[in-house]
Amino acid sequence: MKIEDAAARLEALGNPTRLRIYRALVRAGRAGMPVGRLQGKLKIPASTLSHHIKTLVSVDLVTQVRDSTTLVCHAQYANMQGLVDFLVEECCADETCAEQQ
Amino acid sequence: MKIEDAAARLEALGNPTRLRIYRALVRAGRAGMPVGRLQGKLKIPASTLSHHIKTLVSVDLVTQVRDSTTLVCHAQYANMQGLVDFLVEECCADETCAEQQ
DNA sequence: ATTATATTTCTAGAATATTCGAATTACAGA
DNA sequence: TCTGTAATTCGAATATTCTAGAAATATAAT
Repeated sequence: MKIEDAAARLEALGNPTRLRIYRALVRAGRAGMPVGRLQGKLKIPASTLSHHIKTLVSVDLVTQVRDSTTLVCHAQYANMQGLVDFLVEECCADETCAEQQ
Repeated sequence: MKIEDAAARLEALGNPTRLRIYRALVRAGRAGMPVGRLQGKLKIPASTLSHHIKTLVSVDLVTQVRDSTTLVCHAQYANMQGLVDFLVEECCADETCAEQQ
């Protein structure tokens, strides 16, 4: 992963509301969660929520699939895993990494 | 870790320049790296660099120790580890986590 | 066609972030 | 104490983000 892409994903997650959205979607599992249910859960205006979801979608951390009138959001686990891998490998949390590089 | 703290750290890392700064400090290892050497490496004005370092310090991802006239910056591995742990546990990258919660 | 529900896009104000030159502070050596 | 090096803080311009109401779009049921 390029450092700019990692930064973009970190920035997307670096907002308390968006981090809550993402966490809720992870907890929703494979089934995902409709925008409307996210709104009920997080108690934020629809337009604000839509704006934040768009940010998460733009960095591929979330995808949306329409089911008639509702849009179901899904966490993109693989891309989150890629981000975590980047942090561990490039900015690694383990103190010993300095010697490895 | 509280979700707000995690978001604050993610936000701090969610800027390409700051992510580069943090990565350089990780690679510098236990010895850390003076602000001046970071400036030479990243080629950004001193005031801009200082501003970004301050942001990283404010969320405890970096600490600074003065060595006479130079300020040596150190990556705070443990806190990065805490952030990664949060992502894995709360927003976990593993698809199977949904069933666990 | 009309109505209802779900969600997005438009719009705009307020708040915050980014950038960097200039001035300032911190420290040590002569 | 004067000088030089290191780094921060100040100040101000520019850009971006956040928020949310209002209007618009999408879909399906009647």
